[in-house]
Amino acid sequence: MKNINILNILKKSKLKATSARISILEIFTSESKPISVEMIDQKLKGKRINQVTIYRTIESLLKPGIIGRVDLRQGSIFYEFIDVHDHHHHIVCTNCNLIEDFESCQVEGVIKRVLEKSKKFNVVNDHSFELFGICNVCIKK
Amino acid sequence: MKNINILNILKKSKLKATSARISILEIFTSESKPISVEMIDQKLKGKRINQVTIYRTIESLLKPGIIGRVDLRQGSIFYEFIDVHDHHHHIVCTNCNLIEDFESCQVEGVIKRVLEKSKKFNVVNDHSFELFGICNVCIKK
DNA sequence: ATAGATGCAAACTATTTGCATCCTC
DNA sequence: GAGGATGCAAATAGTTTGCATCTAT
Repeated sequence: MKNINILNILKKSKLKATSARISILEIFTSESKPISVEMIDQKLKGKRINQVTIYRTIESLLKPGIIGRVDLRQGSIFYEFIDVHDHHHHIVCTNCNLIEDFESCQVEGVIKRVLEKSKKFNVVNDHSFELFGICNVCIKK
Repeated sequence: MKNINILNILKKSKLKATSARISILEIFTSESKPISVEMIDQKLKGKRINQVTIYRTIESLLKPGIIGRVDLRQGSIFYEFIDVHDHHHHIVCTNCNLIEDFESCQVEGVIKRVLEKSKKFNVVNDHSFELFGICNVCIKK
């Protein structure tokens, strides 16, 4: 079931359904949080997939927008499967790295208004929007 | 004039007014765009300030919120002097790296609403919000 | 058959750390 | 004088590239 989806996704973007790519995309679709290259590497343990392949696969999935890039300010960059029906952003605890999602439909409105005012831009393809704070557990300490 | 300001800023945050720190903070206050370590290094040419010092100075300025961190998805991280009276974000051309500022007072409202809904967070100290698109010059090509 | 995908090794870039010395406060 | 700040060298982390080989279409 999930497998069929994955093959369709790759087909739509004209990406070859190689076993490495399928494995990596499976990880993305089964994961509900943003993940890093290192985390993917660990989840692939036993599948002998080179780290370079992970980087290249991520690039191939980023280009058609199958996954998106997230900067959570944690050293390495994170990536996340993009579900059109679940557009969200993240709030991150800068102490323990807890991540919580939040929805924000307002962003679309902001982008529209920014483009109306801007003299240099008429096209926006992507955006970052993350909040950084202290979670309720850490704040007690 | 500008120098007096800088010394005050450092004093308020209890940072020693060393010549390296003054030089670097001068660059930040005279710069209107986010800059990277490499760019600071170039602007310091002739002053024999070690790159490690730049990293450590940035950290010391980040902590009290004198400068802020910006991820423009350009390899290295950018930093920017924080002017309380000019809160803004950036729209970046993913083709030529042109940066334009935009104001967005709405962000405060979004944060407030997110915190009201969140069960895990009550405190937000910082946020990222950048737009990525294609500028009007690049789009014609 | 062929263009794209992968593995391996190596290069590169960004950033951090340890330690001795120096300089503000 | 004391503790923070700096320089230098070296280590570490993250990511990219070249090239030969492999594989999905």
